[in-house]
Amino acid sequence: MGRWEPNARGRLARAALVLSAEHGYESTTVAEIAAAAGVTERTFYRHFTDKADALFPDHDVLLERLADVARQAADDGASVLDAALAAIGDLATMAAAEPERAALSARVVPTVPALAGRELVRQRAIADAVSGALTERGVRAREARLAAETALGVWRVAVAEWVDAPDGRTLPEVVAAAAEAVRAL
Amino acid sequence: MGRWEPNARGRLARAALVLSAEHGYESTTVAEIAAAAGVTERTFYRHFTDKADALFPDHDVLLERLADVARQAADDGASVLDAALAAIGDLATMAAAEPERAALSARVVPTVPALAGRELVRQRAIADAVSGALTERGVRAREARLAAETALGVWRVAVAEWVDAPDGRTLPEVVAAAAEAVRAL
DNA sequence: TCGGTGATGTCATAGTCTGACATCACCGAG
DNA sequence: CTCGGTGATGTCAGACTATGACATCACCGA
Repeated sequence: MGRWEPNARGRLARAALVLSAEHGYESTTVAEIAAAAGVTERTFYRHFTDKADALFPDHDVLLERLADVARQAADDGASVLDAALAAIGDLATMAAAEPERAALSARVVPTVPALAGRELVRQRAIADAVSGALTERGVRAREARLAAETALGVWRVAVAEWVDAPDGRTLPEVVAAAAEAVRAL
Repeated sequence: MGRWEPNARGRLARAALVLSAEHGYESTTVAEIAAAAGVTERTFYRHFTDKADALFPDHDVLLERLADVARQAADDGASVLDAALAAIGDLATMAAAEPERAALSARVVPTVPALAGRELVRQRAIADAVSGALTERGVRAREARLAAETALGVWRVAVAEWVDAPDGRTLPEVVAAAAEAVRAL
């Protein structure tokens, strides 16, 4: 056992989300989050660039992973659109691994302008990562961007459906259905 | 002549943009902006909700105006897409009325994540306002949203072209050309 | 055994944003 | 003409965010 409890970062991210869902993002202070995680405020800022960052953890790792999935799909002979959709499917899989987190996040983020803005920036980063990966595999830039944008549209639609009508379907299922609908266009 | 110089709000917005373009958004303080405008820091916060707000002034007025344009175009018998494009054309016209501001803004905003996020939120608000206006005129929700999104896509493409290649064309001209290209699809 | 390393704590401080209260030119009622 | 209301601003205090500088100390390899 180390000098401190391990995984301070994970505890901080979780505390940030739980407290934000409970009392609202803006009225929970970084000091409270840090205290809930058993560390100092200063330590919070060693793990996250700012308060909002704690609600969007592992940004860079995520982008690299999605790019990998898109590249792999492209190598496996998937169409451009299907490769982009594969990346979004993987995004759904990751979200499904922490359904509670996904649900809380989907409920908290849209209600706070600062977080909504950050989510949109995140989505653009995902679009850039996926379209960049496809471009590496020889897809023309315009086509790659369109595929990425379309896949992201699928993501937005699916998430909206998933939170509005919790009919028991998992997020990956909803995403798959939405992806099927797009392919049918 | 009043007790204070008139139009403090305008002076603040201008100072915020000029100083941000000069020294960077994050390194210009609200105190500096207020001083440049000849008022107190507290007064700044009476005119704008936060620092970023000063770079996106008159948000609500803008939304109402764009909705009006879309409604008017719809009443004049324009197609759904053309009505949405009319609103975006009006947006370009307003930007062209202050070309210096538009150019500075286009240069500063994308480089600061917080501002980029806010710009994306603003664009979504515009999309909602325009599609809402069209819905009021009997357009089906899905069609209205698609038209608004398409028009906003035209805006993004046109702005990108305009800043990248300052070939002398005005923003409304570039927007008109992009709109024409979309209609041709 | 010992020095380096890495994660954390402590302290200080600039900057953001808000609430509460004070000021005072202007303006309309009488 | 005077007076009280109004609205925009100033002043002050304080909570909160974020960052730099330095201290601490368990762990780990030489």
